[in-house]
Amino acid sequence: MPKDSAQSSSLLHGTLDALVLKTLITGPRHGYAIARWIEEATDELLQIEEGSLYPALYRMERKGWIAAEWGVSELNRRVKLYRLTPQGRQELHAETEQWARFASAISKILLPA
Amino acid sequence: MPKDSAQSSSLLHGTLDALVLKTLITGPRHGYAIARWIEEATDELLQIEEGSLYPALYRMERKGWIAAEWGVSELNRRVKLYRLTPQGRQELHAETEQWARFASAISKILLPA
DNA sequence: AATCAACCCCTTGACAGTCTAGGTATCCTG
DNA sequence: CAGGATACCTAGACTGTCAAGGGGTTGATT
Repeated sequence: MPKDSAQSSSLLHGTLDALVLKTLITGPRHGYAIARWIEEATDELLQIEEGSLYPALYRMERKGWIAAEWGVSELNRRVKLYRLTPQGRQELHAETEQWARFASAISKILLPA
Repeated sequence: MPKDSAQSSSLLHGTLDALVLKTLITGPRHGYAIARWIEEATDELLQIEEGSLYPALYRMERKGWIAAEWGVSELNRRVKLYRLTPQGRQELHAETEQWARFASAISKILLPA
């Protein structure tokens, strides 16, 4: 018996990259903190699974959107800090625009005034 | 040289089911017409690939959300007409609510006021 | 008569992104 | 010392989308 009272499964739908990039715009953060921040900012509506997050970070690093370096957290733990690159900033801008257009189109159909 | 001035690739993000269900709420329609309608309703922003549509229709038929029967189009062609089942209506309602919450959450992060 | 565009259905194979479910290790608190 | 939170990572499965093909019909143009 599944214990998920929520409707489960894939609530990200390809928006994770944009969310992460946006999270980094205020300054470098490490993976775990990025996940916690997004969850908190959406009142726990979005769950960031680590199995989605870390591959996404690696992906974006390879694409040059973010850059990583090892550092230390406020809690004195060894952490991998990610920061936005200029390309990442540009990508964020592009994906944000795309999201706006996409969400508007879907909403126009699904949620008629 | 690619002729796509658009940014291509996967603009559906798992919303196709809901879009199709919504399209059927005004009455039965056949696959081709469903695709054309969605594209037109979004000013061609969303492209419904047939390789996405027909598997989706089959998927939803198996789940009991829609039911199909052969008929004839206005242009006198043999068409497979899909209609919404009660479960489909229920599913549409659920997915619409989910979309509203999801879109709101993403937008809150990506498009701050 | 041949051709072409639009109409209409379908399948295969590849791919990308997410999830589940594990693993490792450190630090702090009870 | 046990347990929970912090922090990173990976393998495998799954799902939805796409590209790229296939088929056939109808109506208009050449």
